[in-house]
Amino acid sequence: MSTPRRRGPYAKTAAKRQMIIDAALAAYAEAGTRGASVKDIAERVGMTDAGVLHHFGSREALLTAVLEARDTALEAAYGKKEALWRPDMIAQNAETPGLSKLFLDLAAAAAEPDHPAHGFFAERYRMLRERFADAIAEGRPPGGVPPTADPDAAWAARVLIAAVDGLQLQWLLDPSIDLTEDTVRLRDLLMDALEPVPRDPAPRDPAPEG
Amino acid sequence: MSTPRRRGPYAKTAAKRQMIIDAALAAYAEAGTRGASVKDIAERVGMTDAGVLHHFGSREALLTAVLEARDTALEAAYGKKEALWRPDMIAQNAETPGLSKLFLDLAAAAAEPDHPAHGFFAERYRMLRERFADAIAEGRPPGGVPPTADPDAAWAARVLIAAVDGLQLQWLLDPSIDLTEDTVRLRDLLMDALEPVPRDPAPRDPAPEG
DNA sequence: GTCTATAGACCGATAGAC
DNA sequence: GTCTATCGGTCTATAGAC
Repeated sequence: MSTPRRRGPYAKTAAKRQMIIDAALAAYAEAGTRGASVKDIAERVGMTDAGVLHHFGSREALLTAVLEARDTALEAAYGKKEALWRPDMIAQNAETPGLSKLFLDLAAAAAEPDHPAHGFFAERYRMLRERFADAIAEGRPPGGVPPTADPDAAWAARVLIAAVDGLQLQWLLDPSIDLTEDTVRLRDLLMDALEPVPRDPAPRDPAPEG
Repeated sequence: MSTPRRRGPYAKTAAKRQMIIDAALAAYAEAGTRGASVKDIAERVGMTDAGVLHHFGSREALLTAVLEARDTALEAAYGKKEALWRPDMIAQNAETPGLSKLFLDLAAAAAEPDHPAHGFFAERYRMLRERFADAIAEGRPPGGVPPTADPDAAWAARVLIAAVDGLQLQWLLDPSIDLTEDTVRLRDLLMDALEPVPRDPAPRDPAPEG
């Protein structure tokens, strides 16, 4: 999966970028936003703050890269469709120490229309809603035929994604909450509600494409 | 409602505090976090930043006061139980221009355990969950007998509150989402799910305490 | 290409004068 | 109660060393 050495400078740069990304997440996990200034992150990899900014341009761009790297790693490990759907993935994504906090901070900031990460988050949620809606419309996790434009499934997708985010906030404020259990229960309720009588064979109607 | 003049200095201070609170919300609504520095807010009321901080101690305390004032005003206008329950209240609270953004920013920051507003938010959510759980357990909005410690109602309360918060984030990123409609639909689904067969008289079993 | 050193702008917070 | 002045800290931009 990893390509430790390619053409000279590139490999070095990519490795350094990854080191900085890891350091940023570690800083966030250990000390939160205030302990994750560019200077703090730079010290973890033995550089100056200006050196770090040479690779990412700005603090916000660096933090966005952390989230992008996380999404990419999850998709590579579990597949694009399943990565954000399975209960253990929901938990892993949420309970990685600093990640929930970083996500929440950055999402709040990016809600501003002219924030540099606004596009990243808007697109991420658009894509998430699409994938969730497809999976919900099919009635089961893995993907097959996309019955897009199902308004009920679209609603369920919005609500389920929203609940995952909101529960993360409550969990950060009160860690006694069981994030995964609450989420899975809602997912199951939504899927049942959208398929009221799935186990009724229904004698063949003259359906098109039947 | 208002007490324009009490004992000399007090009334003046309270009025000034309210002016600053209003200015802070207006600044947030018009220009977001970056346009709501202490200095920006101070200029709106014809003061310097130090003058504003004299009244609130810190920027975070000022912003927390904005949210507290909002909660207090809603409760005074609609009653404690109903204020956070009625669909139009959900919408009003969420769609007041800068309020959603301010709430999200501050909640994200306050998720840090040592943040000055951490206690305020932790307590606010504890109280919200309690009220929602009571209302859900009763099966209808206004309050009566609190059948507390109903784990199903507690779960529904967590999930509904989480969805409201998460939908606000999605709405900020994509204003085409109908916050109120999505929320009410989930509320109704949850209440139906927790009262599976409410209209079944069920001939009296020898239930304990029955 | 990679990184350091330096300097500027802004912010929140504090101390002391009026 | 409010202002001026100032401090420490953060992000950003630029010049230049390696």
